[in-house]
Amino acid sequence: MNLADPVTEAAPARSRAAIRLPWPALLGSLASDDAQALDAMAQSRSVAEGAQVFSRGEPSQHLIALVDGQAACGWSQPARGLAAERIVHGPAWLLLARPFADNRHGCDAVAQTRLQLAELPVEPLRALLLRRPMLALRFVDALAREVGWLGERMHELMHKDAGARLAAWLCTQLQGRHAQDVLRLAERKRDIASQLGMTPETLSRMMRNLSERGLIAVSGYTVRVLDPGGLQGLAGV
Amino acid sequence: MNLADPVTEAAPARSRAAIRLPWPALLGSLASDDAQALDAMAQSRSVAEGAQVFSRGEPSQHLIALVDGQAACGWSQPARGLAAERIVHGPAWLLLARPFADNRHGCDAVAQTRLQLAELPVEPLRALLLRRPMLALRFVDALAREVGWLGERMHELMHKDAGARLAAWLCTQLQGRHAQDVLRLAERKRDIASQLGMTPETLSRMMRNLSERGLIAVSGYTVRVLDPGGLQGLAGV
DNA sequence: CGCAACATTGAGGGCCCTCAAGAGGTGTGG
DNA sequence: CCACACCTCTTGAGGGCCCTCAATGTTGCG
Repeated sequence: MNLADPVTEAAPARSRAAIRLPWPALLGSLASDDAQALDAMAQSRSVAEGAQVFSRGEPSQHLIALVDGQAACGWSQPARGLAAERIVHGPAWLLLARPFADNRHGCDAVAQTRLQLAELPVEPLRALLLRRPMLALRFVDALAREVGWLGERMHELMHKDAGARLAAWLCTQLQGRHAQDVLRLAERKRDIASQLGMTPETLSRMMRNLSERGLIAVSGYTVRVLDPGGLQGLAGV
Repeated sequence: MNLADPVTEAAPARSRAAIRLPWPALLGSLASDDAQALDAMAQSRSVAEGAQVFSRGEPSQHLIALVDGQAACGWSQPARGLAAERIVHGPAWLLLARPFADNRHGCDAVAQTRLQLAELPVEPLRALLLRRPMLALRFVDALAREVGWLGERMHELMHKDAGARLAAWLCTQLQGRHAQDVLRLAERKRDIASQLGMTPETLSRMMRNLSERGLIAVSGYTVRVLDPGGLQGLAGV
């Protein structure tokens, strides 16, 4: 990939992707010709750390796959920074549903590290899906997973207090690491707090609370889970 | 439609749908052969008022379209009734994403009026979508709209206080009725409150608050919007 | 009428936000 | 090397929003 440097380049740099993109992580296992068709359509783009990926209200005509890096989605407010509602670690979809449903972005996205993106223009993609129904089903599944995840988070925001939300979040983080009880936080604590719908101060207090109860042991960005069952219990309410 | 009475019938009554189902409201405009294919696959089912439609943890193998009636989705807790996270008025999808993503229901659903349902078994539907890619695209769009709607609600829960959420809800209700300023609430106020993530008491106080500010005039289940602009302003924060 | 369900209103309190100050870490420049 | 700025996290104090509990008013129904 031969990409212009977006720090010095005003216009966003886009080019054909020469490499194979991580479709399995994005859409599940694909037939090789389906993957090739997507590869051929994808436009590669690089975004510098701290740069805006897209902004609320802008036209939204590309699906965006985050190939590598870490990005935050949320609403940036003047003099407040960006309130992250969602942190995305590549490889994952940074923007999946919005281009299908609406033609405007509904939130802001900022690069927290340097990003490698792959963008799929939605109209050509629609045409491709008409020719390749198996691929369309993969997008249906990916969207359905997104719906399930959002519904889960909404339920937690409505019915669980800050301690329970943190406990639940720690449990899901533990799911990823198989058979490990030590978590290394990949995001700033203020971003974790923001995702969980609380302030950094409250997150700090909740962490201390869980420590004092003997459920976890915190040291900087390392969290050691001492009592997974107890955490599950707290998260369950 | 000749349906058994689910009040006296233990097993859920299912039968082939003899009528044309309201696909335009569910999926947008469809080619007539696509609509016929869905009609042929749909199983009609009737649910009595107050009855459970499905329960958390049960296998979830059918998409469920609510043809007519009103249903509530949420978590029912013993001795507390069902905390409605979402009220669905037919015609609309009662269950769209879950069968694609997961094979278990993630919440409870209860009929608030007598319901007419149309159920689509997900595996045959998948096979149908492989043969009819235009139909698959319609499901992609429907799922994408659901994602957008959930994201919007999550944002409001995280960043808006109770008054702003109520104002925003009233504004969206006004969108439906075109050029009318009188709303007739179709749901119990406790269910409205529950959807908005607040208690009935708080909803009552917020209604009074908006009345005292001269933004709305409330009389029972009738709400007259006096100052749409003011409501928008309150909702916007 | 009596009963049941719902909505309203008030009192009290808890959760969590806001504001402010301090500690620790990191990069820059003198 | 240190001073300084800057960022983040932490901790405390105070207060506001909203939940909980309880009582009352209203509506619909047998």
